[in-house]
Amino acid sequence: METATLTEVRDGVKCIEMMPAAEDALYIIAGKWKVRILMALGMGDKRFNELQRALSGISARVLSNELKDLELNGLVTKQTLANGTILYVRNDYADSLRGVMSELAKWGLLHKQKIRNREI
Amino acid sequence: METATLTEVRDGVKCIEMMPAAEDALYIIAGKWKVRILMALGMGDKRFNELQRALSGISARVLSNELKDLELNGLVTKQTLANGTILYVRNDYADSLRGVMSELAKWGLLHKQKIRNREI
DNA sequence: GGTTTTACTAACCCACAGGTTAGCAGTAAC
DNA sequence: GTTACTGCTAACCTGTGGGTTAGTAAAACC
Repeated sequence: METATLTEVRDGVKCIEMMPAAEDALYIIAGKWKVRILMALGMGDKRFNELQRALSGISARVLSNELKDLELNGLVTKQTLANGTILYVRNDYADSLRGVMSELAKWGLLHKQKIRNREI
Repeated sequence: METATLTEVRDGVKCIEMMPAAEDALYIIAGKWKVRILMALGMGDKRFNELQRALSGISARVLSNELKDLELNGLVTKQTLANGTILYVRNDYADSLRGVMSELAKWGLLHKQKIRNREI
């Protein structure tokens, strides 16, 4: 795959190609819980109720829905162990989001600092 | 500012610090139009109606709201020229989102390819 | 002087993300 | 045998992101 360089981001042609791709990516990880779930699972595979406790505030219904979405998009794998225990596992594909997450986090920190310094 | 390295993303401690930051960032650029507007402005400063035509499908009301959000968050600057023309300008701070946009676009392309290849 | 364009705002509507509460079949603990 | 936990789903509610239509004051065009 071709990778876009930073300078190309302001370049018109590349820009037009990138727009829908960036939107697609956003569409998949946007929402109140997606990132939190991936991050929680990044710290170890978890059972449904473990996950619910880790993400204080999420309801069973919503967690169930979000997990289904993430599974559909291939970011989370549902494993049923021999003893019947169900595990939600953050898989390799979710790891491919590292770059995105790291950039988001970096920018988020920058932004918070800007606000703290009353630059906005 | 400290920058998080990729390997740190799966590391528990860093992970916890990064979670809210990534969410903050997402919160600001999520939504149907934010990215499109920034990209459109990235290709040159624009007047209100120019922008509306460039983003086919957006209503005046929504565009007005989105621009206010972006202005509030410091990503877009509203300039009134001497002759009264109003220009919306993508500023330096919006450029600091380059890394995020580029990673999003890269991952979006990867994801589309995965779907095209029926890997999901 | 009439029409068109600019830069919006007001009033209203609706789908849906997300929340609340309740319940339920299966398993484990005591 | 009953209590508690697991892994959900059903029914229902609400807020809001976003859409539609209409209108308006001011400037620009013809």
